[in-house]
This record gives sequence, structure tokens and C-alpha cells, in this order.
Amino acid sequence: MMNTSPPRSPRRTASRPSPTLEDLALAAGVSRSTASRAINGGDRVSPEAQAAVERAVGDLGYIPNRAARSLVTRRTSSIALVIPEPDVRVMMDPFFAVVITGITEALRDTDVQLVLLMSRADDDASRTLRYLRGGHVDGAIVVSHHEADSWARSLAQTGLPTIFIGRPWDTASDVTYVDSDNVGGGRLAARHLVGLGRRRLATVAGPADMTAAVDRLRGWTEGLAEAGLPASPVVHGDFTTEGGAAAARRLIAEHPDIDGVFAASDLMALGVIEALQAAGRTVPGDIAVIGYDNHAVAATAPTPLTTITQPMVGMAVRAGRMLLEEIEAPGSHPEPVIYPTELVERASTAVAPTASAANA
Amino acid sequence: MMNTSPPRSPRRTASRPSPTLEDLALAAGVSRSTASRAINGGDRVSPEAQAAVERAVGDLGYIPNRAARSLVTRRTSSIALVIPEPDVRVMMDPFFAVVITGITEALRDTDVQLVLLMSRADDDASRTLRYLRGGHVDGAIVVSHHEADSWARSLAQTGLPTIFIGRPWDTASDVTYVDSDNVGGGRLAARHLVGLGRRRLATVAGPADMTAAVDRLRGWTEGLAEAGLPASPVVHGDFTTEGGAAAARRLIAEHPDIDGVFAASDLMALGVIEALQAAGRTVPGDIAVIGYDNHAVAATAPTPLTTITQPMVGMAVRAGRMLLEEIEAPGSHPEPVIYPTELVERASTAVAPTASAANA
DNA sequence: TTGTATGCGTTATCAC
DNA sequence: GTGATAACGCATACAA
Repeated sequence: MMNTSPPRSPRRTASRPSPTLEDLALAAGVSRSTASRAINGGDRVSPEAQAAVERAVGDLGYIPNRAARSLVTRRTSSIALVIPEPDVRVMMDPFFAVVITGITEALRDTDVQLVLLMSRADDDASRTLRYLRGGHVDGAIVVSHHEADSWARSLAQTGLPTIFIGRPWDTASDVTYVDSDNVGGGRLAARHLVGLGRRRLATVAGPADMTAAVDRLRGWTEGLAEAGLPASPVVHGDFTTEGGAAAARRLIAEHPDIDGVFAASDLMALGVIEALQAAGRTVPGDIAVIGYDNHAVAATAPTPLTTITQPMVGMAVRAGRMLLEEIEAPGSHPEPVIYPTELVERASTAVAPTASAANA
Repeated sequence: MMNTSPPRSPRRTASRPSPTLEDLALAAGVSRSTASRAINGGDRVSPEAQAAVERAVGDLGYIPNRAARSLVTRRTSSIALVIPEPDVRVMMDPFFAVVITGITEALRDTDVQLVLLMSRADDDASRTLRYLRGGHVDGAIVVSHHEADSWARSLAQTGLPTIFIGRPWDTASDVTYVDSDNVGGGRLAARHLVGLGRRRLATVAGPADMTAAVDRLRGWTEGLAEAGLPASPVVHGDFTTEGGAAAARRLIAEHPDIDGVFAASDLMALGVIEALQAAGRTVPGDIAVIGYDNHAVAATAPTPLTTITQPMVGMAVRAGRMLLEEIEAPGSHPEPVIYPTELVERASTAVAPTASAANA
């Protein structure tokens, strides 16, 4: 019995196969190699051939097959943005959107694509690492966080060009990173409150395992020392509003006479203000509060927040550019870049006491 | 003169080349083909061979070369998230983070990667399209917006599996999308205000070129009609707080006696409340205000917002799953999915008048 | 300047 | 069940 079944149809029945370099060369009347050269920079190709190929590209709507190209060049034309443990809290942070926007900006008019790598904690952590070292991307930008140390080390061993946004814990293995001057930011906060005449200060610091939090706290302490003040009480929060509120409650329980608080994040500052007001204190009348991040809510909060701002978009753009450079010229190991921070004054530390005289 | 320069060193000096399937087969004592089969599902391969290969994989740390695989399978194992015109406003919207989180969730324990495609307006718009049709991804999820119509049509022609999040303008070419019941949401808002006894209503609608805005407005109007009320005054905003405030100012200028406002987004609702209070009205005392989205700020605003909520994460997860299915079984053209919306009651429409009696 | 030939690492076909 | 062998689409060393 004859086999009368039709030949197995190709997977993609709908659209006709996209033209290959072969087709292009044929249409342009040149060889594959010439066509290839014309496409990539057009070096060592006659003007006529170049023109012919370019016209053919337009006619056929030719698009190079990335896989084939990648197979031979060993370049993928894509980089990864690694976000370790993206719990909802992390994701909702506008920080994220900014980072993505910045990197995208750095990548524009480049044909480099951004692939998102969210490594979940419950996941086999090494899965992300495997992908990274699998040669699927030409480089990676890692949003630093508490566990970043292991990442830094592992990635350094890989040899994959990597830039961290936010200084990772382990900077031993000459990792490259972009960060803002958190120490300077903390110092700014201290100076501002001291300059306002506040003397009974306290701080709600961030998690002790995050470099940004540690740095801000160090700057704050240095700033106080600079002014001849003793170290202030320190309570740790988790960068959230609730955490800030809880921290503030502990603070006023143990130190009822404070007149100034530095919260290491705007969200925490909001919580601090809430808790203080719930405890009958006025802000900034009784207690001046300063936040950090210049989060969107800082300006629109019931009590607009004085805060420390950092050029986040610029940092992300820079990280993107640095990565591209490092990919282009491996081994150049660029120096870490630290962006300056600035104070933004708003109502939460307004000099004019709201109703402080009555309460003091 | 002799050329004494050393041979050009390979591009990647640092790391040794990753093991290939050939190496793997050698180590496992089988042929390439068997090794390949063992890796992909292990069909038609003896238990011994399978075990040998698996052990070799562990020993060598073998990772399949995606490019090579993609070249022959014509599958890229990656999908694109297309975000048209990602201006800062769009990016900062938590909507984004949620979409990414949801899609990522749908992709977990799949080896499919998510690549971000932000097509800027000033960019050659077709660039993104070229990438999409270039076979670089197996499918795409498009976050719908005002210009989505062209996208829908173009992508439909491409034959690339595509899911829209938010109904695109042009649904003619049987595009598949996931949306929430915006009409129902608008109706909920109307019913709620009417149920509260408010009769002199008005709405701050969203941009007239966005389907979500149009639908919400339609639902609102239908809801009023249902209650035997005439169509309300309509002012359009741009979904931002400032836009909402501006709209509210026009509203009270032209209709000073309103006692209820439906804003098509929480951000606009915030602006509306601001403007109303600046004009000496109380909320909800004089005027009840209801928002839309259940944005994070809705709960924490000075006047917590009554709002309409939609299961955004679920929608994104669904979109991801649908895309995977469509990729797996092309041509199945799944039906659009509409998620229900719900009312969340908060202070901005509290029944008990705050100080309304005095003002009325 | 151009074309020829080779190889990149995999999967798929088909005899065995 | 297994193993040769032929694509896949492209870039490049080399010969012309």
C-alpha cells in the first residue's frame, strides 16, 4: 500500500518563511559574503554592490536571523536585568520603573535587547545563574540587594560583564557598580536637622543587611559627630510605611523627648509621621522628619516630606552605558561610579514651628 | 622583517568555552543524537544511556546553546512584552510592575524568557515591529493603549501569537485580549453613588482615545440611565492627578451644585478631591468622590478613596498563559477574557456626612 | 573587491 | 534504541 499522506506541512503554515541571506544575495546579484559584508558596516564592498544589497533589503524586508548570527559571532545582542527576589514590595517600588527606563534609554539606537531575569527565592537560585553563564546574554545588570554578595562573587567568576546598581556587599572581586552617595546623603540629613536647631535626634535606619541602609546610617552618624553631637538612637525598619510607623512607636516610647527624626526612606518617613501624630506630636512642630529617596509620594503627602534625592534615571542610564562598554572592550573593568545626593526641603522640616511652642 | 606579534587572542580569554553537545556525548559514551534525545524529554533512549547523559550533564555543567537550538527548531523560547510609548507617566504606574510580575509568574518553571520591548514614539515605530516579525520571539504581549489599533492590525498580519492586555481599538482582525469589565466598573460606580442618594452627579472621564476610558464612561452612563437619571456632565482628564484637579475646577465652575463625582482613575480622583477642597467643598460631606483602579495610594490618601478594583495580577498571569498556549497550539485563537470588577468602599463616599449639613 | 568553503551547536531524518 | 548525516542562517579566513 502506498503512502498517500501529504508531506508533513511546516510548523508555520501561515506566514511564508522570512528571506535568508541567500535570498538577499540572489536578489542583489551578489554572493552571500558580499551581502553579509554590506549588511554589517559595509566594509570592503563596492558602492554598487552596497546599493544593490540595500535595495534588496528593502524589497525583501530582509531581517538577519539573530540565532544564526549569534551562533557564529558568539554574541547575543541582549543583556539581562537581574532582579533578585522580586517580591511585590520590590516590584511596586517606582525605583524599578526608573531602572528599566534608564537602561532602555542607554540601549536605544543599539540593537541590544533587554531581557528580564527575575530570580525567585524559592526557585533554584542557581537557575538564573545557569542562564547567565549559559551564554544567553552578553552581559548583566544586577539590581543589588541584601543577598547580592553571592551574586557578585558568582558572576565575577563567570567572567560575564556585569554592572551592579547599588553597591553589593562583596566588592572584593573588583565588581563594577553604580551607586549614589548614601553616606553623603545621610550626612546631609544630619546637617539639615542640626542646622534647624534640632538636638534630640534619632533615626529609623533601613535593614542592616543592605549597603544603602548601612551607608545612610553611617553618614548620619558622621554628620552628628561632625556637629559635636553624640550618636543618636537607632531603630531599624524595613523600608516600608508600616515598618516606619512601628519603628517610630518604639522610638517615642524609649525617647519621648526627640525633636528630629531621619528615616532612611520616604515610605518609612510617612509611617513615622503617622505614628508620631497618632502619639499626639506635631510634625514639624514638635518633631521634624526627613526622609530619603524623593519618592513620588514625598511631594504629595499630607505633610510634604523633606528628603534626600538621588539621580536614579541617570544612574540606570550610566549602568547601561558602562555595561555596553565593558561588553565592547572586555577586561577594562571600569571604576565604580558614585552619584551625588541632594537635599529637597519641604514642609516636614519647615523651620516655622506649626504649634510647637504650645507643646514644648 | 618578520611578524613577531603574537597570534590574536580569542575574544573571551577568561572563561573556557562551555561544553558542547559533542563533549557531552563523548563524556557519556554515546552519540550526539542520543545525548540530544536524552536531554529533550528522553524519548526512545535506554535507561542506561539516559543516566549516563544526565551524569555527564552534571559533571560538565552542560548548558544547551540556545542559539544553535533556536536555529534548527525555529523557536526562541522567549516572548516579548511590548510597551508602546513608555513615557515616564506610564512607566511609573504600578500597573506596569503588576503586569511584569504576572507574566513572570506565568512563565515560571518554563524556560521561556521575557524580553522587554519599549517602542518609543520618536523611534522609527516600525523598528519594534521589525524585531517582532524578525522571528526573535515566539510571541508577544502588548500593553494596549491609544495607538494600539495599528499594533493590533500589524501584528495580526505577522501571524505572531499575540495577546493584548486591555482591549485594543481594532478588534476586527480577531485579536485576542485580556481585559477587565470596565463597562461593569463604570456601572458599579454609578449605582454606588445613586444608592447613596446622590443625584447631581458628574464624571471626570479618561482620554477619549483609550478603550478603558471609553468603556468606563459608557458603564457610568448606562448606570445612570438604569436609575432613571439623565446623562451627567462629562469632563475629560488624562488619568493624572493634575488632570483630575483641572477637570474638577471646570466641573464646579459649570455645575456648582454637584454632589457626586466619578473619576475614571484614582490619581484623577485625588486631584478632584484636592480641587474640590480648595474650592471650599468637603468630601464626602458635600461631594462624594469615587475613583478607579484601587491604586496603592487609594487606601493611604488623606481621604481614603472608594474605588473600583480589577484583578490585575490575575489578568497578567492569564495573558501569559494564553500566549504560551497559543504558541504551543497556533491557530487556536482563544477567546478574549474579561475579568470582573469590584467596588471597594472607603471614606470618600462614606454615607455619614462629615460636615455636610452645615454646608447644604 | 569578490566569491568559495568552512564551521558555529543543535535538532531531525532515516537507515540500521 | 541507536548513530551517522543533513540542514538551520550566518560570518569569516582564505583564495582568487
